[in-house]
Amino acid sequence: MTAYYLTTAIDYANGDPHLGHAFEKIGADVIARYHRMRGDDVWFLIGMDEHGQKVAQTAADRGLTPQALVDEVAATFQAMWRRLDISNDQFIRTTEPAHKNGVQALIERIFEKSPSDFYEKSYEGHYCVGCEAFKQENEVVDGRCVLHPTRVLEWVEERNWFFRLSKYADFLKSHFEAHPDFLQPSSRRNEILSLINQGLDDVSASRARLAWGVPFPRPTSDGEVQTTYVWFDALPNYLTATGFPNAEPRQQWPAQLHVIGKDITRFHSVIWPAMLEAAGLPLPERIWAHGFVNLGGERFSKSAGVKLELGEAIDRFGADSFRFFLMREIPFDTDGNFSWERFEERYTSDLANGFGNLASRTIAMIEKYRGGVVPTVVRNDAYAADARDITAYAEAMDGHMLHLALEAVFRNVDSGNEYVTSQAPWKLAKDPALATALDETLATLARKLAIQTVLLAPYMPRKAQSLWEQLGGPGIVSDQRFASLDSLDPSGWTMTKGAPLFPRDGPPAA
RNA sequence: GGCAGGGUAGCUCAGCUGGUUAGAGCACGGCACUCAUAAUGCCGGGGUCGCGGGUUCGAGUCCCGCCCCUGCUACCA
Repeated sequence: MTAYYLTTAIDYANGDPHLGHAFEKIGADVIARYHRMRGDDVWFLIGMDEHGQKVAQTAADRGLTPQALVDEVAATFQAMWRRLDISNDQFIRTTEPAHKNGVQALIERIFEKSPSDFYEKSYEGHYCVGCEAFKQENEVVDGRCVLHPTRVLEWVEERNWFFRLSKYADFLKSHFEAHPDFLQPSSRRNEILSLINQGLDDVSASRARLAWGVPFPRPTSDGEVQTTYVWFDALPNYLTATGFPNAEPRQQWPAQLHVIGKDITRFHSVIWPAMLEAAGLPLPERIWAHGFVNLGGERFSKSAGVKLELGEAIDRFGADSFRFFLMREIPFDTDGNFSWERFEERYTSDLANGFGNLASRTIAMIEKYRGGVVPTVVRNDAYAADARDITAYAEAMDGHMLHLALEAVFRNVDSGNEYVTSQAPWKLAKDPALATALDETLATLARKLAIQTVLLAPYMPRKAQSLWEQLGGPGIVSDQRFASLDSLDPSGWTMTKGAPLFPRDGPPAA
């Protein structure tokens, strides 16, 4: 079996899960389920980034220890992922001892393999006591922090460990050229490439003032033990999750895919690969930077007030429909918009009237005209069209264009509904001489429906399984393999019509 | 400011190296059908292709200028 290790960004434990988090996890989950149904040996990692100043501050504000706070937040996130049927195999938290050990081991390994890559350097700048952070020039007005104008900024000098990122510009450049798929979509790739071409500055690897984090394994020359700065703490989670530095990892590094948001592309495609190269470790095969979900036309942001109650959204149409809507409506390579109006349109046209109704009418006719048993027939012209849709789906999936894969499925659904009208099985049923034509029509429809159910399984695992049972398919739907989908033959299956999968008035409350 | 990508029907978008009446889905209107979740199918209305010049027999598609939007331009994550 081909190993397929994929990850999402780990979420910062300083707030509740929101639409943006959900979009990324759902997208990655679709990819994970797709690969399982390709027969790959999938390991799907998600998790939380639990260190940093903001976490410590929020905990202090609430009178909690940082650990108590992140325990609570992590539980909230995990409950949300269970609710959305995210099929992660592992949930890593950066406060886990194994992760902290792994971070220190990685840093030590860089000291060992690339001895000159870490060095001490003094950093000086405007330090805002209110923010507890250094401020950039553009955040300083009249010598004061724009967020805390009542306080005077201090000019502070701090001695930190630095990582020689500048050294890796040429390495990264040639890696990007040798691996065109390393970072996608290409718009992100071009941006990062131009950034690398401008030359890279070194980055700090430790902080003196940061208390909540992983101790940097080597003290500075004056004996101070500092705290590992964010990229050397958070990014290695993908590696430490495999058991690093232990010899028997649960899942083999490198990852085949990092799914991330476009805002953290630079960290993942520049700093992280440089760190790995410095440590003499292989790079991830691919990085996919998805876009953002806007809400009602407005910019959705973690900090701004524009948000959507995830729990309510899921209640309204159910987890599967919510997953479907996001994947159908919002392109996975760029930004998209979420609106309830659009959700209702999609639900009604695609799910209730399109797919749901095709399932309903197909099963009803097979029950009515053939006692529920799918007739056995020879392949006809419809199969070639189905094969084209299956191919388009796979190509879109392999390119992580999840919205295009759904487009292919719904082309097939539409072709099914057109086929029913053109064949008019209710007319064929009236004339016993046309029994063979009716058999062929019903079998063709049954097969289309079965294929669609399999194709939709990564997106709507529960609905797909539920329909698979109505179709009388063997085993569970996720046991089906895409490679053999074209030869799927539902002849002889016994179909049983159940309640509408996607009721037109929306699902019953709850 | 620099670099990159966009501005095409109410909405989301497709239109490859320039070529007959500019396309799709959804939404909207009419007709047909009845297996189905009053679902489906067919037909149709609807666009100064951001603005202004230019090249060409011919430009949404090329060139120049302008307007607007988005992303990147490195230490919150």
